Amino acid sequence: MIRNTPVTLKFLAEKLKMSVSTVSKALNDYPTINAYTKKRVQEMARELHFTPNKSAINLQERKSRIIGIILPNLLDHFFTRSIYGVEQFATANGYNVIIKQTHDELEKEIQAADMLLKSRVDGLIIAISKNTQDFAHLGQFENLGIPVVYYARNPSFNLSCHKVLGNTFQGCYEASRFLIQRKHRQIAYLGGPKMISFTHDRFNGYIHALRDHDIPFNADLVAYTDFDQQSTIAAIQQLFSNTDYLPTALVAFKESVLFDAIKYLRAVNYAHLRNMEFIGFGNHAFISYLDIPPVASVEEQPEDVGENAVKLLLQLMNKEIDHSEYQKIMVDCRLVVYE
Amino acid sequence: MIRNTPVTLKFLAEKLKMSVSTVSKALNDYPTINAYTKKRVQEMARELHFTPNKSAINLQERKSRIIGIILPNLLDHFFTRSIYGVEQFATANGYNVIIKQTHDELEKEIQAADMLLKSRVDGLIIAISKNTQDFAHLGQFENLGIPVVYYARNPSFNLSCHKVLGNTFQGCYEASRFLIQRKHRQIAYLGGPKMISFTHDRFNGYIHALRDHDIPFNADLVAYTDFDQQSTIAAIQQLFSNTDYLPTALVAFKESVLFDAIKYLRAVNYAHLRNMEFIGFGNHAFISYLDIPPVASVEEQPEDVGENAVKLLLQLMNKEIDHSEYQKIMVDCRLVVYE
DNA sequence: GTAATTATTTCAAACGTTTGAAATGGTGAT
DNA sequence: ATCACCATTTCAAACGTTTGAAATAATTAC
Repeated sequence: MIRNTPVTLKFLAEKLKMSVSTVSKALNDYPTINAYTKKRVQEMARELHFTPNKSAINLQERKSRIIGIILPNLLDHFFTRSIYGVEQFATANGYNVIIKQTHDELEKEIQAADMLLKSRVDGLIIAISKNTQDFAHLGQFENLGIPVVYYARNPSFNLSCHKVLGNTFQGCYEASRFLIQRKHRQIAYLGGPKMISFTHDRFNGYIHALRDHDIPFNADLVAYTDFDQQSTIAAIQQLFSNTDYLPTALVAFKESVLFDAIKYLRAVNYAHLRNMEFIGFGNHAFISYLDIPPVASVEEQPEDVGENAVKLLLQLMNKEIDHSEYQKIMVDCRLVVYE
Repeated sequence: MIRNTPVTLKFLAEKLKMSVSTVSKALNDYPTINAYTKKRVQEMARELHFTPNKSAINLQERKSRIIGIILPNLLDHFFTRSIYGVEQFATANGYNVIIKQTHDELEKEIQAADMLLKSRVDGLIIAISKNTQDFAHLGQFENLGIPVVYYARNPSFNLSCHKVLGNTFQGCYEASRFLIQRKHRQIAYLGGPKMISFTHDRFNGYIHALRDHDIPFNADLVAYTDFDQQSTIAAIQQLFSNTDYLPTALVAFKESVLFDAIKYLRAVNYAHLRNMEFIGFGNHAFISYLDIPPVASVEEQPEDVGENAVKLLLQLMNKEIDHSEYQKIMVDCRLVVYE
């Protein structure tokens, strides 16, 4: 049976023979409403399955109770896991989340931003796409007083903004130190695209770990990939080109890259591969299925990153933090050692 | 600069010295509005970055333009990919999507359903959690005339409902036939939990393929796992217990299960493993990194499943299909052969 | 030049809620 | 009996749209 008349405050008011405002106030537990009245109203509301109309409330309160989140894609484990934290924390605070994927295309990012703006989200969390240099489409939000939190990816140049990022320097430092403590002296660093700021942060973590343990830096042990298989192979070839100074260990920017590296080495130099040790970023669930697994992984705790982004956003939305006091939150990584 | 007075129809109307309704109708391209007036209004709207207030429209239209989707989790590749289809198609039709995860807990499913009901979603897409037997929390939607589409997971008993499912019978038939055509005669079937209807559908696909190719069925070649590593190992041990009738090929319910199987066999019987051929469901990106990869995979086309679910939901919402004409849409699988 | 017709604009109510101000009813003090 | 003072309830406007009906302006017909 489909009910034809929706259960609204008005409907309840008629049933109870009182005014709409009394019903509203009773349900919102106003102190001026008589206790007995409240009880009657609340019982009737429960009985008739009254559900307040969000659109009406939102209109009245000039809010949408929706948080928008824009990210490159949902196939990448980091983002998927971060969504979990976002979802969880937002839900706990009465907010819904609308997710938009950009596939790292600026065009789609702009489109997504426009759509979320139209949806009048109360706040925006965004992991910018690889080639976002211009921030006009995000400036619109600020103009309307809608707070924006940048997360996961650091806007390249020094944009004044609120950020929640993984402490990728610390993560890479720990990974490198771990390999050093396992007596490696030729540790290679396989970085990501140079445009991404994390590439440099991680490189710095690597460098600092070497320096703190008096290991000379060797530029031959550093190479960069653009994530795709081809450029990863090229980088690995480069790292292994100096045969009398072969790396015995490798820190990779990302596990997907590390997997490609292992795959390539398995094919061309299995013997050496067996004696190497690897660490990547991601703590991917499938690591345990590799025949030659990494010794450890930098767990980036994406759920925490997501949760912190929402937490900050809520504070901004509730004006607990002033809009102009730009926040930068770093979520530490955790080194996970296998076996 | 933060604008204090929001740009509303009223604001535009005052600027243009005309009534609110003229502005509204001009923007909505009513035929009764003068062409020149329309132009003036539209220009002004663009200039002032007018964005219609969704809450107001939704209130007026008694709609939310939100589709809710409830699913077990976002870590499973199938669901993540299906979301992509959902997102895409919903966005293209002007709908936003709110995602809720249940982690296969009925409790959380109920909670999610309640929250979406409160959000007044216009429709619901759900992949029920493993142990959902009671559908009262979903019945609420039907009572309010909000269409529900069940997807990805088939409600166990014969609930009258709209469904969009992968054609898992066909997928498993093709996988089995493929192995048969590669001259295998001892093909094992590793099924999922018996509670899941797909387990039986896939089994039937397997059986039919055997039958159609005159291969005798051997019950020793069938085992079931509960997805966790332990029970997968137990199942594999069972399949390999009859040493004079060892399987030469294996069809696994799911690639995550297949990976566990390969891992175990790599440890205990590497020699035999090398000569075996495997197929699982999922076409997981990680497959190419395995030292002993499956020969093929059943690609379930999750994006299509998601898209079809939204498509059906939209038809129900627009009353293009009567609510009581229960639809069952099967999305065919595609066998992906590697190398 | 007036009436009839058509084109265009405006009015006003509605969607379902919130909330400060005003109204009502009752109690106790004088 | 009158007044002041609470406690409680109701009024009425507002949030920003949409839309059928009514009003007005412009055009055509005669």
